[in-house]
Amino acid sequence: MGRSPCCEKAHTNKGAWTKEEDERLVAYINAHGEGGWRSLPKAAGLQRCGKSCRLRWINYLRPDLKRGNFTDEEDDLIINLHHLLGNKWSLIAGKLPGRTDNEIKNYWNTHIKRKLLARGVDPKTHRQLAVAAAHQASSSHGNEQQTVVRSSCSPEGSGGAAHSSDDDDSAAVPHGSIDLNLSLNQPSQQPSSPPPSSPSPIS
DNA sequence: AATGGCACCAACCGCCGAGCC
DNA sequence: CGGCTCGGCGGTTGGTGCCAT
Repeated sequence: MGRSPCCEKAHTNKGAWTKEEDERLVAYINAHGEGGWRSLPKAAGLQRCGKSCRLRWINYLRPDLKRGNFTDEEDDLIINLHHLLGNKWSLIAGKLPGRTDNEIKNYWNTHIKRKLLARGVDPKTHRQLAVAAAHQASSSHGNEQQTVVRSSCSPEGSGGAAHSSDDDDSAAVPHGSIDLNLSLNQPSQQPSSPPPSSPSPIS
């Protein structure tokens, strides 16, 4: 509320980025590296909010972005990770090299949700919808078996939706011990392709 | 051929936590 | 130790394009 806006609202562009704005942003970051988002727009000569610049860079302009269709492998990985982590899109994105949290979030909301529903799986709880409904109807006890449906691969074994509003937390995964060895081709974060949260591609 | 509805992607908003002064 | 600033995250909205009727 009393929070100051991230930048002066006046004289800042909003909406879609123009090619010229993109070029300015990329040029500036190539020259100075990431960071200092608040002062970046002014320094780069952009009429944009710093947050907007950061978002544009991270979600669209970064050179290591993959973009394009998600593979079935990525699909499954996202489903599994979501099962473990809930809506922690940034964490999920960290396991998918070249993907951004925003992209994954969108993909989840458009494709995967639908896919799971088609399978009769509740995308929130990863349980069979029938069971979920029963759970809702008779929410007296929370000890029905964890009918957790996982897609083809199921590396984790320990069940329990990480985020579970209507879930009994007793069986929830202890976040601290989640084994996040799930990943596509990065056994453990190879330096060759830094995770999205890496400090800066240039320095 | 035109209109309406649906799906998808990009971007914005507000909140929270970490770090610094 | 407390307050302030900045960066980051998740949720939500708006705009555009495609498909069906």
